[in-house]
Amino acid sequence: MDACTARLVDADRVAAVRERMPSGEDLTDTADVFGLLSDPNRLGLLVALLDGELCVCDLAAVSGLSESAASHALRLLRAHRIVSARRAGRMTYYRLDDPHVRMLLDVALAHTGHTEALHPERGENT
Amino acid sequence: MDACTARLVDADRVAAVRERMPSGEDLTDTADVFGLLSDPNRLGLLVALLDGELCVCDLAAVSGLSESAASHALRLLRAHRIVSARRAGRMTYYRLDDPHVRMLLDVALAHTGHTEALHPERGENT
DNA sequence: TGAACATATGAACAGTTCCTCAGATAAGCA
DNA sequence: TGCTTATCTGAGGAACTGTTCATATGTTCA
Repeated sequence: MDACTARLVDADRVAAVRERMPSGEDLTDTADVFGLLSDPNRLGLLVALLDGELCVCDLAAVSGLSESAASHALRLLRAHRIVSARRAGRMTYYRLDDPHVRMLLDVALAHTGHTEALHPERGENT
Repeated sequence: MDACTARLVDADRVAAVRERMPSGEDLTDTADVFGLLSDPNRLGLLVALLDGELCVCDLAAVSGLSESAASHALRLLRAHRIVSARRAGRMTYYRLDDPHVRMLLDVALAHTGHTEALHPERGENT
């Protein structure tokens, strides 16, 4: 674990970078948010919600998930306050409720199609 | 799997959302990128690289990882063209080499400290 | 009230992730 | 050449993830 602790090459840069690094907690929080966006199904649900609220049933249909899977995913997103739920009769309408995540989605989606460089293992897409 | 396939509530909205949804492949690619940012250690490495290149040894020191763990993480990031490596003697200098990811990091980090709402399970941070 | 419906939940299992450990490679130097 | 250093790599295992299946909750309507 400490094989390198004392073996700094550019000690000044290391110190400077250490200064400006977010706390471990901030890093964990941020990684956590990215983690919630890192599942294609969950991501699909969120993208579907960019326009406005939808019920579980329609969300499942749009994203190709089973209703159970959609419900589980939405539960997780709701636990992290990324979506919020509104009950209307026997249905529950979910909505994207986090401007921060919306911004990340916007940035990410603005670049779909330009991402080929990131995925050299594929290339069939002229 | 098809319990809801025919049970659409707002068929028009569903059709509209389906239209504007990215392809499954684009969703997978985007989720993949988020996935690479979803590990606190990997995220720390990338944040450390925002300033410029660093060798494995210094990266390990800054992020608190073993050199082996850092190398594994960097290998993964390099395989996805998020970082690139430059060999100088026996050292390897890594640099953040993906403007798209840099942008995501900027957006995400700009909001650290405002993310409390996302993580209601913690609250010690006045 | 009871049947049908929309959603939520828990358990369990398969697949994945990320670490450590041990050893391999490769470069610099006496 | 052989020793040291910096990084890489593969194997193995513990922990986590996301799905499905079965069932529970709660709402509407006859």
